[in-house]
Amino acid sequence: MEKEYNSSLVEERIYSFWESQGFFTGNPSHPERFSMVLPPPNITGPLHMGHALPYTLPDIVARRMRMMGKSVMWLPGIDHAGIATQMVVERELLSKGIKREEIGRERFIEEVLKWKEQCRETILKQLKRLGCSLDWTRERFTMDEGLSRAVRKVFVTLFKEGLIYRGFYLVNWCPRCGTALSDLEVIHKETNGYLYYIKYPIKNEESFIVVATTRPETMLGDTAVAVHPQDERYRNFLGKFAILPIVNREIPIIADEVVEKEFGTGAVKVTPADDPTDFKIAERHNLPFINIFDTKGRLNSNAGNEFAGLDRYEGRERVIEKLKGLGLLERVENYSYSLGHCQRCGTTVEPYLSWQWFVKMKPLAEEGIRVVKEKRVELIPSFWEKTYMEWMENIHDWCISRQIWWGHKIPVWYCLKCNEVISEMEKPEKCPKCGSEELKEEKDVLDTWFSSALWPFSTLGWPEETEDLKAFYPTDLMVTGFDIIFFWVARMIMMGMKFMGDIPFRKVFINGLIRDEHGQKMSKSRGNVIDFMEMIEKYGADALRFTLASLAVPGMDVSLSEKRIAGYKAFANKVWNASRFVLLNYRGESLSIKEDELSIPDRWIRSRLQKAIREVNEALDEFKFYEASEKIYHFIWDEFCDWYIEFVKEDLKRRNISSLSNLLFTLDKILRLLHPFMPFITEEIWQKLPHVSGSITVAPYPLPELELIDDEIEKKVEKMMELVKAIRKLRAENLFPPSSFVDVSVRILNEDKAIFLENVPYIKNLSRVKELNFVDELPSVEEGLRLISTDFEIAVTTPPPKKEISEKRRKEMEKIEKEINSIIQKISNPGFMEKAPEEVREKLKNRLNELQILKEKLSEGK
RNA sequence: GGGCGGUUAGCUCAGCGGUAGAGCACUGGUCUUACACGCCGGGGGUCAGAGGUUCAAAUCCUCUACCGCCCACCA
Repeated sequence: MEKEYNSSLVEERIYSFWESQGFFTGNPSHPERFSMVLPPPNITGPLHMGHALPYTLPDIVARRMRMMGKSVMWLPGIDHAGIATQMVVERELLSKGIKREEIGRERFIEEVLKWKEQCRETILKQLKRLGCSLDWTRERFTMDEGLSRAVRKVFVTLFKEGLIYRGFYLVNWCPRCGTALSDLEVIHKETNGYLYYIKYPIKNEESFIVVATTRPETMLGDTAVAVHPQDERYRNFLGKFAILPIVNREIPIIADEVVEKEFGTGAVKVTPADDPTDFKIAERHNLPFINIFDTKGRLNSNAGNEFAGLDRYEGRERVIEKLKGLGLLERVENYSYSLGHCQRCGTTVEPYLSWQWFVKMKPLAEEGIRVVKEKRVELIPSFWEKTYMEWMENIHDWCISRQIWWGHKIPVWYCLKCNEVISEMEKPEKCPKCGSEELKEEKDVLDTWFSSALWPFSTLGWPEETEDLKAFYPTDLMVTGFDIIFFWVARMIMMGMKFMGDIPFRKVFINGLIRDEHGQKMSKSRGNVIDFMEMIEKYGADALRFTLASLAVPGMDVSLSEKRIAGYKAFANKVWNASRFVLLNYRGESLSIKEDELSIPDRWIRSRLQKAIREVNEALDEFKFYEASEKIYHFIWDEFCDWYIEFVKEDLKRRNISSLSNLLFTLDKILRLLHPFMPFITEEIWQKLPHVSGSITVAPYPLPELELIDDEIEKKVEKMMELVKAIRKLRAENLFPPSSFVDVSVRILNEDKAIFLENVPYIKNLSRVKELNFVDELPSVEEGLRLISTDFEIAVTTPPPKKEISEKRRKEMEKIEKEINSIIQKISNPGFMEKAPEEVREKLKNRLNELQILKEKLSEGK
């Protein structure tokens, strides 16, 4: 074994080995199954650090489950990511001087498919480098033929049930992407702008009604002015008409409840075709809808010849100028308001009146609410339930049509003769109503999340009743980010209930955002992005995985620093070297343990190991990855390496086979315990252990053997550790070099003298003591060479190399007195002795006793 | 306007009713034959603030202040 662990020489080779052995292939007929589906990454580019967390955590779970004897099926795949991918490819083509419109829909799709293949390869490679134990025999893509059939099946079914409908409504429209968006795809940002006060002359009168607006250009589409019905100021305006400036259209002054009296002037211009509130007012009052924009966000001919073709912002300038000229712009105020932006390209969205397809969500949401309320689907951490419920209970219909090219075509045809709308899985021959063969195909595609919502069952073969579907649905766990709870998690639950009649997953672990070392969001503009492949190359996938696990507190964001990753690379190296030590000391003996040959440290580490195993399993059962990783880390580094290996060196001098066996068996357990977190290095080392064969990926995961826990031994060893630490402390304080040996006298103060006497070789070895004398009376030495504990008193009798008078004693005394006082205060509280449990009282009393002895001894020493 | 998180050592975070913890950073010693990605020591916190509950509160309750996020049709 090399002196240093080099992950780059190991990881890729090991993954290929696993893959070739088929360890990750799920078996649907296995009696115990565990299944998950990977949240499919978008094919918009390579994976980034944001993926590393939700892909590492389920792998830890998957690997543990596999080691627990289950047949694990973790299904990988990628998402076509409609708008996002179309945008990326468009940009890519544009850099080569090619415009999407020039090459047409078909050729553009070809280009996207090429891109997809390239992207897929990168992503697959990255997932493998991360070590994800995915079932590659079941890889899927949201636009596969099978999944596309599922999409059509769902659409047609919902359409026939009336849960999908087509309507002419005001939707969020991105003028850059040229498509409708769902409410969720609109990001609201606080924006600094202006509030314009515009005077609308009253017909046949000399007076005005003043309206306030942030969008003066939309006045070109106004069809009313509204005031609150109870607003005294405007009572006698009701029923009159205003003359819309510039356009000179007569528009009614109406009363509607939604108008806020306090805002602006209390009178609001109504633009039904450009504002959701106005849209509803118009519906209530039968106002006309005048659409003044085109699909690019430019004013159209409805806005008047003077404005047609102008961009909305140019239009605004022009309208303001005109109003100024007419003397109708009363005033302008600074005003900050919330503006919607396209999630993908950041363009300000424009409400746009158009024909779109919608899913009626209320009926679907009912089941989605029920299964979470009943805890059939458990959100972890549970505080997300409230957010989920609130959204589900106030759910709006979902606009699912997109006017883009890349996506699942909506399976609808229109009869050109009788206008019948036909939705079928495949193109119909003729109109079922009038028999005409003149059918026009729907050009729109579906929202990418429509297919994502089906992912847990469409990937398993639905609508066919496949063996996989029966075996692996519902899945056991979903790990994903909070940012897609509404987009994805909620919709998967609703669709799962609707089409499978069952939940898509039993548990959803909601991970936080990956941030930089100062808790800042990672972004290219901040320049604080940590590249995850670079980290893998530099520190190894194991180190990265362990880092992520150690930071994964349910529901909390994760602040990642390169130093932390480097720290766990050191940990991997530590594991490597500890293993190297063990293997260096193994000389082919046949291993076995004779109980009576085991040393005290052997029995101690065995007991400690069981506790570590128990704690790690318990933490993992509760998805406390951080706790599990911390327990393993400290067990391996502090207890196994820093203490046990040092102890066992003594036993190895005597070639105690039971101790050697115990050492090897402990290492084996440690590697298996660690494997889900650090799969590569543990496999690499495990293969080198004697008496093992196969792969650690399918070796049993350690479970605690509680009968091996021995609290007595643990206490004993703790005492000898204390003595070792005391001697080390005196050595350090007196600047004895670590390589030197000292002589020490010890006076034991309690009855457990035997513990110390029995373990002299270990104590001497760990504290680098040459002569350890047990005495009844300590020889006189300089003050700094003595130390008193509750169990013993020691003196270093070797003269120190340098004189360094320790001022620490006084501080120590102060500390002790402070603690004594706090305990006395507690005990003298009458309520305490009465109400505190026996256990706590005993503990405090004992502690007080100890402290008082210490205090006495310490002051004696002065 | 509602709601949800957070505020603990210089930094990033655990702990969530019984004597303040980790990693990193800092600091003293050291290449003691697994490991200098190491070993052995050390320093460092009135747990955001104010009330309350309790024998006991970083931990439970109430309020306040800041930070972050989500939802919402005051144009």
